[in-house]
Amino acid sequence: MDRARLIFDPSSSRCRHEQRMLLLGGGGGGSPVFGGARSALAAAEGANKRRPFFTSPEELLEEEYYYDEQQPDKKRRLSPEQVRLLERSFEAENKLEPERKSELALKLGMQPRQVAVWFQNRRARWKTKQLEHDFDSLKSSYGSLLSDHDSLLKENDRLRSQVISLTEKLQSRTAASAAAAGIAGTKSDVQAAASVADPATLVVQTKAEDRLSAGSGGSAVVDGEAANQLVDSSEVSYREGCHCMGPVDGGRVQSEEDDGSDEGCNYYSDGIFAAEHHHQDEVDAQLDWWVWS
DNA sequence: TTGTGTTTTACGACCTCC
DNA sequence: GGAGGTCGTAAAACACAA
Repeated sequence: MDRARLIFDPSSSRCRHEQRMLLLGGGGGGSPVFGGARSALAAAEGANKRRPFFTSPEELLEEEYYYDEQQPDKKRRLSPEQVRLLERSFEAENKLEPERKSELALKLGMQPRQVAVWFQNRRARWKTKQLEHDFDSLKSSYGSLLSDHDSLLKENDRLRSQVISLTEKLQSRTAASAAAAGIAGTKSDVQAAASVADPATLVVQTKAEDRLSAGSGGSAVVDGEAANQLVDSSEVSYREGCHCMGPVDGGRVQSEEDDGSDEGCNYYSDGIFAAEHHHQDEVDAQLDWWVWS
């Protein structure tokens, strides 16, 4: 809304248009035209209506001289050559220092004000284009993120079902070894075999063995209580290792903050899977040793 | 030719910086 | 406070389909 124009809005639309040409210096939008309409209406409207923008008499004279050379009553576009030069200048620097403005105006036969306005409008157009471009690139990166997310979900499902099948395998081997121990084994054999039921325990035991074989700190003999503590604390760390992991429930790992949605980290973390893969062979070897030795 | 949508030129109001 | 910026807008110029 052009507020200033409302102030001077006359009764008829024609008068409004012509008065606008008079007040703002041209045929529509204050374009650089000072022509017949101006002089004719200046007499009709009186001298009390002054152009608000150009105040100095020198400027007015200069402008009138310039505009006398233009067609009087039309808002005219810049010539292709003018636009070309302006574009080139804009590419070099999209802000306009006063020196450059005067220089360009002189070179192009335009008013400095016109050059400034052209740059303002050009910046606005550039900004609009930039916004469109940014929107497009954000949209495409959102698309690729979405497909990444989908493939990660699929991979997650695959790994989860792998965990479930391995757990089942482990449990069946445990049952077999328990049965064998009930017939010929000792109580400690049964306990050892039973402890295999929990994969976390296996991981911990593997770690304990690593420590023992490496001789890194502690006694070479681990008594029962110490072993239990090791198992307990390690189980805690196993389950809390991933900050977003909760207790295992039927293959699904539930976070304390799990709201049932797929948002956030509700599944095994990469770290857990990495640890499991790392120890998988050792676990299998131990399993074989406990069950079949 | 005419109606309609888009682009270009220009402005006033307001904001920020020096 | 002035200069120069952005923002929102008007209106002419232009493009194009019906």
